[in-house]
Amino acid sequence: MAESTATKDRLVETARKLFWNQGYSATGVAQILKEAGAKSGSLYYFFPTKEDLLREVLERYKALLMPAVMEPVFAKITDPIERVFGVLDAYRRGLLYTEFSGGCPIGNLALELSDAHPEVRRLIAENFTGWTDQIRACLDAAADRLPADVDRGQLASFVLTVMEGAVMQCRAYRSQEPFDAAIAQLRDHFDRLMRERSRSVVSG
Amino acid sequence: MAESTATKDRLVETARKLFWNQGYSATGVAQILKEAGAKSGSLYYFFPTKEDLLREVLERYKALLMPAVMEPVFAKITDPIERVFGVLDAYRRGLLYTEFSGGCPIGNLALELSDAHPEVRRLIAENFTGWTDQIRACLDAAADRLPADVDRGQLASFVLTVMEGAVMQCRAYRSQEPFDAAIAQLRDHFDRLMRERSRSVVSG
DNA sequence: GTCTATATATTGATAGAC
DNA sequence: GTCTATCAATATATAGAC
Repeated sequence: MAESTATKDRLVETARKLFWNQGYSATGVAQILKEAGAKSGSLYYFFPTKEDLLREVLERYKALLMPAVMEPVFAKITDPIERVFGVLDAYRRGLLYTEFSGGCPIGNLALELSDAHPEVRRLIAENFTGWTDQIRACLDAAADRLPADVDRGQLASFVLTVMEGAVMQCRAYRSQEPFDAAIAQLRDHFDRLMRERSRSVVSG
Repeated sequence: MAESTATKDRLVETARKLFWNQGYSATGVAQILKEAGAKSGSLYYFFPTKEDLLREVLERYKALLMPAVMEPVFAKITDPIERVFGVLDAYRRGLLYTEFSGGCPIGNLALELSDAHPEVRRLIAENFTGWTDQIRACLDAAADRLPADVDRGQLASFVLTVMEGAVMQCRAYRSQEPFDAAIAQLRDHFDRLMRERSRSVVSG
């Protein structure tokens, strides 16, 4: 029973990495089994189909959001606006560390699979929502520095949009320049939003 | 000879649509042949491998950029800034028309294949560059309405970043809301840039 | 729960007639 | 250039012993 959980975990973790690096369709069950050091009997004991394994991987990503993505940044940065840019910088460093093969695993799967399987699409959307909820919370914590009429939910969605689009271009160009360009523009946008706020406080 | 060109074109066009809807790995050669009404002997007469066919598809996208993407927008809109948002709106309408399965075919392939094949990656990057070059030209044409110190190449890259990231979220949520949110924020950013310029002209 | 062995379908690609 | 027939490899998945 203890060993079986270890095997299941190893299968999910191996599949997670391979789906990330190669995509879902391009990753064969045989490769997952080989790299996880397991046999097909074990995999199909836990997961009736390859797609069930994918769903478990997407559940794992939901569980990893706070401990692996947000909390390491939040532990080092307290200012809520800087937390947003700290999260973005973590993705930037991930790109550099993986020589532009990394990026965002959810984004990859979103474009590959959003049409195919409804349940999978729902889990991808839930991963996005978990991410933007955290960004949204940062923006709410900095509400007094932003114009009162800013739609913070919309702005949080925009932050994810910018991150995903920037990662995509960096992978195509194998360069961090598109990311740096995107962050520079997003930072400029935030600066202008916060400048307006400080003006309206003075004049109001 | 005339017929052979027709067959080749049909194969490329069929592959283009299938790669767009299903991805490269998920599309089998057999399906391409069936929907193009051709046999494997024809396909492998023109293309030694499936990847050669993909490269031809990416060349076709480069050829389609002006007639299929830019010119229809430019024909209706003359203001350079509005041309930028007109191009973005065309993608938005494409998403709605395809019920969120459409989006940007290059973006899909970028995340699926940028790591795998160097030649393919280069062609994807060239497609991105062709797109941003057109946006860049619009921004240059409106240079007198933007702050003098704005990096217009960086801003053009940012426009693509926003488009691609927005399309991705729309497909995951099957909703146009993330796109509308992104455009609202980008429009706000442009408005603030242009407002700064008009202030500096008055004060300078 | 994990193993071996295997089923069945499909993959990308080839050979050779026409 | 296009056809038919087919290859070898790989795909996901299953059966049944242990």
